[in-house]
Amino acid sequence: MPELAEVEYYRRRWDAGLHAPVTRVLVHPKAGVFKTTSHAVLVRHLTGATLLSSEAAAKQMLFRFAAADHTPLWLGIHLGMTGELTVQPAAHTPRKSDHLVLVQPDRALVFTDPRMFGRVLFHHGPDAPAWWTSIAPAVLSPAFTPAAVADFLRRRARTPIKPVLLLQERFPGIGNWMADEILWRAAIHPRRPAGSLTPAEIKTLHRETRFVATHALRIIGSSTAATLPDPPKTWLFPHRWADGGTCPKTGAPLVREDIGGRTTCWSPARQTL
DNA sequence: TCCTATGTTGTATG
DNA sequence: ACATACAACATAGG
Repeated sequence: MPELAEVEYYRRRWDAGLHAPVTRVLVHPKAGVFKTTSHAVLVRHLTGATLLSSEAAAKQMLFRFAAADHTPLWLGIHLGMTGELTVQPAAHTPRKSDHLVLVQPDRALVFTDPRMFGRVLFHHGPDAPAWWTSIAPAVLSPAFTPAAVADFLRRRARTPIKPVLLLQERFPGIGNWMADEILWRAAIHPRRPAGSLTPAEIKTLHRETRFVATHALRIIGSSTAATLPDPPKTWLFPHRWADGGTCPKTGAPLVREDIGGRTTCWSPARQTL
């Protein structure tokens, strides 16, 4: 489920464990989410460590810990397609899809991911690891300019705009539903070759990317609700999944097709080739 | 049974 | 080297 705003929503759940020590670390015996991380190293370093702070960038999360000997520890989590962070009672027994459980005196911080497309990354030492520092500048940062978008689209000129919006090197945090939402608001057909967008359309695309990111973070990312909130009915989001959905701007039927390997939803009444 | 799923990466080809 | 397209990863739910 997780794109930019959902990642932020899940990150904040683990705020419950800030400033508390980790008394036990449970890792799934054959979890595929520890792709480049050794279970033993993770358990050895995190046991006895204290959670200091966390941040989200794009679709990644960083949890900073201090080891018992004060060594800075960096725990990275990517939720993949089906990952979630939850908070459970301290006595929590790991379920089938619970890959990492950080037990604290009053709770357990759990990373669960049935489909195992997620990732756990780990680093110890004073300097931030490359997997964190090399994330592209956020779409809400000053570095995300119309000119930067124009450059990027020029290099991907023959590719349909939809899959281009999913490329994390320029649109960090944008995923399938946000990409469709942006194109729908910008009134751009998802099959338009990236190189065919006019300067005015690129400006609009840039503006709507920021709009969707800003409001998704406000509605979803800032929420403390027990379940993930949905964007309002005035957005494409609530109408895009089921057959027979209609465009909230025009009332016309929506269309769904595979573009670049992902199901894409658009409103033919607003978005034409 | 078959199809779908809010993601990324490796590989083949141009 | 770069751009492009697509299979593969693994599982649950309709």
